[in-house]
Amino acid sequence: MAEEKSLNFIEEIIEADLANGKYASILTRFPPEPNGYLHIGHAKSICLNFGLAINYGGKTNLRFDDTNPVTEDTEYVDSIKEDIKWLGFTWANEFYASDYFEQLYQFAITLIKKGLAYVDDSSSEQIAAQKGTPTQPGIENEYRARTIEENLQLFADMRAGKYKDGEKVLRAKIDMASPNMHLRDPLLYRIKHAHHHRTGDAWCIYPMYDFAHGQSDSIENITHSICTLEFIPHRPLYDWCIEQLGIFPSHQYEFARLNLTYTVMSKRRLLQLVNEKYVSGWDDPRMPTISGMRRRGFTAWSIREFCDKIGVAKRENLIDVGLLEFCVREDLNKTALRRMVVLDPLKVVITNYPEGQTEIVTSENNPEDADGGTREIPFCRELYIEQEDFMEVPSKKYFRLAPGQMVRLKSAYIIKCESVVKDAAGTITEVHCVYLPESKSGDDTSGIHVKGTLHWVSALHAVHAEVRLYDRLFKVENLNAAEGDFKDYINPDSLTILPAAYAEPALKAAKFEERYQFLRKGYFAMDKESTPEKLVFNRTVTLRDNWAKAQK
RNA sequence: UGCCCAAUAGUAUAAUGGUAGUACAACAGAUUUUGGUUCUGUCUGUCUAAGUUCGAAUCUUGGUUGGGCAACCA
Repeated sequence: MAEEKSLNFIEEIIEADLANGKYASILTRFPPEPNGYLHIGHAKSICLNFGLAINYGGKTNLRFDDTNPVTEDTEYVDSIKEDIKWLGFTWANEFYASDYFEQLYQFAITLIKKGLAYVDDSSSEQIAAQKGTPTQPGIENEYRARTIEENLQLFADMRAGKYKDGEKVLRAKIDMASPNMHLRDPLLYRIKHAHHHRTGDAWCIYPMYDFAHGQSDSIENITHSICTLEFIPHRPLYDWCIEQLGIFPSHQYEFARLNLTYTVMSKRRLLQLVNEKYVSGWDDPRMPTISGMRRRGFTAWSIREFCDKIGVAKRENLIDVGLLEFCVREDLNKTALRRMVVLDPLKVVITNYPEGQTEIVTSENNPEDADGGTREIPFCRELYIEQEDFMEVPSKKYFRLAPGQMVRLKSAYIIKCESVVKDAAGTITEVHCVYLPESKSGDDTSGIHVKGTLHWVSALHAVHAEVRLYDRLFKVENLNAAEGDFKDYINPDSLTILPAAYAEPALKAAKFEERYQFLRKGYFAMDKESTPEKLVFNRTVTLRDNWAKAQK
């Protein structure tokens, strides 16, 4: 069977480069700035960069773009490395732009000597004003005419710490009238008397992104430098620096960043959610961060699969979060252990079952996995079922429990509702049923077929657990198109804590790395706050629910 | 009143001058001791106008629409 290979535009470029001998092998890089945690948008870039290298027999470097000491921190370095590893990727080298500071400084001197860079004493306001606007050309100032010798001396003095922050900058001398704003004498170096997370106080001048990124790519011999669309206008500058410096010609290619419905994807906004306590931290299970999703119970496979399914192109996109949910369900359906947990309990008394008697029923760990084995579940006279699985006055097509109606208790017996018990307020407190002894699972001679099967937990043996349910963090699909402050759209019901759900005893042995399907309620993972005394589970995602959908 | 990028179904993404396909979503049905899973089927699309061509989603030009470009951020 001939395989259909359809390539994205970057794969096409790489195949062409490899086919015509431009490169013998490829080298990509993932270049995060260590000033925040990685999110699902970064996962797209990670899967792309590492995936390309894997598919075409190349390598990928991890390079921290740490050129702005005031916002960067080793806490972020550590989390980024952990997230990439967890996603399942291995970098060839761990590099830092700060490793290249001396080299970059020499590159700057090269430009000065070629008359292509100058020290400017203007303030940031003056520089901005002199830049003009997209529709009006900028103007050249007096510092632009400085001699090479003077620039060399001034730049050395900048490095030596003779000036205060903002007093001077080094700029490229390109074209103040360029229709591309980035070519209007862009800043190369600025003075920052700040402590750097790796170089400490060795430097008081730091290169700007445009004078660090492309050169770092070149130093590492990166063949394909892949970034997002907003860097398209930087490409002429990227190429200009490499050409003027005469160094290895890395090439930049741009793809459209990921946008997801009902969430935000900028580090600035995510940081705000953390700092202003809208969420409990970067790894809050509602966050679209890798660490948040991991805590929520997402699997690395599901994230990789998602990134594969969304594709890579140059058009702005807004991906339905439903696709992410599909991917995680697809994985968890095959791997999650089935367990029964009643989230919103209603007591059921089996009036014809002997008091004090307990029997053990067995149930498969995973019907999708023939080798998954079984577990034992205690059954007795008093049980809990979900409130929503009983209706005193059933609606049409409701085939759960109702007076006179029969249902199967999963892996146990068929029961029939005989009566209800109510308190003074008229609220149902107990449902009384009879069971059919000949209907036991695996040994059913009753000949009765019921449409509904319910999950249940023995009241005598139930284990208490806290269950945390999550909904989307925002109420609107497209936060980028929403007017005003994005925080106005936060969903107040994004977290529901059920402090006292009833779980079957097997869950006492729950493990962090295992995933569970609480029958009919969704997929769950144990939270990091869980203890043997107090189990805590996060709902990763609900099951598909055609019944609930039909009710709307 | 500049420059750059993009436009295929509800959402994404293929088709690289020759049958518009796939996934998710939606809808209908079958199976089911999870209203889950699985299976089957259905619906919906080339922004627009002109041109090139035997033939255009694809090439050209104009238009329209969306996005980006001025931080001592990356």
